Amino acid sequence: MSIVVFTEKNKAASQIASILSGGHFNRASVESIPVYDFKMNGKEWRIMGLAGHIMGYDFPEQFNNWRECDPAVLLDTPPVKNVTKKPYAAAISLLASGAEEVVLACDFDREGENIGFEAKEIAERVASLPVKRARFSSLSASEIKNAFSNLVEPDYNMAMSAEARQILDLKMGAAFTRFMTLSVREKARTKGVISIGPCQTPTCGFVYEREKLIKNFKSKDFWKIEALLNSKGADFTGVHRAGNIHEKEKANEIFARIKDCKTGLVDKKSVKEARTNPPYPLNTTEFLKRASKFLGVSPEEALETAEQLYLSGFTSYPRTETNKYADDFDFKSKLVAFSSGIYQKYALTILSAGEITCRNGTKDGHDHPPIHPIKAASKDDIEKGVRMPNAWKIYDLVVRHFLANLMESAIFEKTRLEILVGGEIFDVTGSILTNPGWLDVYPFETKNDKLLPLIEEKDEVAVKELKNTKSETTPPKRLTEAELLTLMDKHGIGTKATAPSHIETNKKRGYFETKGKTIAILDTGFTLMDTLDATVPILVQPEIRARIESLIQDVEDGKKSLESALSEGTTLIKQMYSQLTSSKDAIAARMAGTIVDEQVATDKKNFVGTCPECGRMLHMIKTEKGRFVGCTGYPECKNTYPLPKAGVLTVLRSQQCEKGGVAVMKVGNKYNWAVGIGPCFTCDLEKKCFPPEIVGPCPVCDGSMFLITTKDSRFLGCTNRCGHTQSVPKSGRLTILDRLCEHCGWHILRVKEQKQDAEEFCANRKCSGK
DNA sequence: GCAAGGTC
Repeated sequence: MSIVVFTEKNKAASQIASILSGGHFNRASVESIPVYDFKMNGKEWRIMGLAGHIMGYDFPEQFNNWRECDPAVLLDTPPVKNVTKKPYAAAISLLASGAEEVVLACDFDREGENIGFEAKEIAERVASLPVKRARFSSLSASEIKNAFSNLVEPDYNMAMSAEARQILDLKMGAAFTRFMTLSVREKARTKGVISIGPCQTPTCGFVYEREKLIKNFKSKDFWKIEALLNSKGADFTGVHRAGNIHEKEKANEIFARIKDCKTGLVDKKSVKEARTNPPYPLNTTEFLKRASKFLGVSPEEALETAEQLYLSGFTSYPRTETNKYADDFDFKSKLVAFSSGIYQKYALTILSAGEITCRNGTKDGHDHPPIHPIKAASKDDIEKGVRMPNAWKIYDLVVRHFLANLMESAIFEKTRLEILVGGEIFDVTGSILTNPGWLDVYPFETKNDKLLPLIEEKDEVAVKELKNTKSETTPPKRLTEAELLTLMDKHGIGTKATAPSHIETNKKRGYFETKGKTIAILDTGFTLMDTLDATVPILVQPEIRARIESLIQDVEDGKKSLESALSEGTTLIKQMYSQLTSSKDAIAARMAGTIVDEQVATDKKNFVGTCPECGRMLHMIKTEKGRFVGCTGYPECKNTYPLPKAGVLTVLRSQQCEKGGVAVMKVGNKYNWAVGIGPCFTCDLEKKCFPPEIVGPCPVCDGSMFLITTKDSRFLGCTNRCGHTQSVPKSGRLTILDRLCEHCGWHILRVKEQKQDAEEFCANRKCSGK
């Protein structure tokens, strides 16, 4: 008879076997699953790793046909639990039948307790035997030994709280998803699924809320008074103390008082030292945010890459909440490993400083240490070991973060000047990085110097120019994936390991997409959120997760039984469900309009926009007589719009017509056409919608030079049509950069010829810098 | 075919 131990995963099983046996154990195989055997205190021990959950809930067979089952019925149907990983169940039965005792040694959290109970349930089917629990927060030798010499009772409440989560999530997800999918299919031909869930929906909700802010944003004018100052031959800029001034009269009044001033007086000067501390050690959430922000790698891909790096032994386990190192963490041997190769400089800096100090965070999930490198590797090693496109970049981030955490703070010297110009205060700031510290190893966060000439109080400075410039407030920016992860983390949506998958689900469903690092909501997602927001608002908000969380917390705390939590949760879901279904027709019609009809989807080029009459898709129709825009809902919807007779038509999907045209198209290379309105050149808003791409001031008149592209040529012309032109390179892809030439102030051009490196130069052929 | 949570 033996003592049988189940852990959450194989890695933990082998680790624990090694610790308890002092390294003297045998690796056996039961149903082709690794089992670690050894003897301790005269007893046989057998340790096996599970693979996370090995059981899962589903509805009974007869409820699985969507068409034949009213989704509402699911709310009153208890799901059943089945084994999803048969070999593990078989191995558990075999081990249990020869056991005198079972010890559950899964991770010390809700899901871990639940996974342990899955093994317990299977074991108890074949044998009646005592089941104990080993609780440990890390796989360190002392904790493991301590846990196994102080076994406790399994925590039934904790396991049942995870049970409640599983059942409520499934009921809600299945009922809502089926309802929405089936309702929409009555109105639009689609095989796609419109899914709703307690994590994915509020995740999309964050993106939707931001989109609304952007859509409803009304820009306001403001004025800013700036002074171009000069001292000892160096220019610098001061900003009037009033900052952004929202009343035009006030700005004009101030400006009138000072506009002829030629000198200013340094009234106050202060120099302060500012420190920027190194980042905390990496936990999963922080890692995913940084991979997205610094490397542009999606959370999903970053987690998968980190998993591969971990399995190949380059970095530590990537799923952890902890951002502090244990007291006995061995920094030294790792630093020694990095003291040759490309990180040498930094490793030696840390080692030579004497005592190694890390800057610890405050989160401790009692699970795994922060993500850190396990061994030093070259780019070549990584690329050979892990065949994923961003493996090296991710490894490099982990190493640099690890080193940065152990380095000194960065120190800046910040100078503030108050300069009086005509009695008005102008603020000037400058900063110099005096000691880069950790920033040296961390190129992802660049902090540029802002240099000032050496000036003292009571010095006089020259005023070269005073400007009173009008600007507009800009709408909020789209969320980045990093910001979305922050919001999810803050509101408890998903866990460290599942957050990327909820983002991925939303992308897969066509609710939003990523454009570079930012997230843009798509029609289907926006309409779904808008509909839910109007019918079941709680669903779009993080509150839905919080409600379920509080129910299951009560189960864990023993304040509620599993049964009463399930019944309360089901009541909540039923309320939401009836709110949703009460306006079924309206919802389905709105949603159907956003579904790209499969016929249209195969012919994406012809898809124009949404029909304002019925909400379905508009598409281009070509007949022998000509071409026009029609509705895919024809003959039910007879809405049409004319199109110009000649020219290649391209839908400008990024452009919106300010006057309510359904879409904007480019006609050949000639002009733009707003569908439902007509050619854009007849519209007084043309310049606003298609502002010329200005590269600099016209050297002849007071106009501006802008890029003119025709069918067979391109050149710079003047917005005043004064006749002045300049040439630009005729071939290659041309981009006007935001950066300005330091000699003449025109924009820099980038030209990229095929198979050649891009070249950058000043747009001004007559620039003094050449 | 539906959710979210483990891990491979």
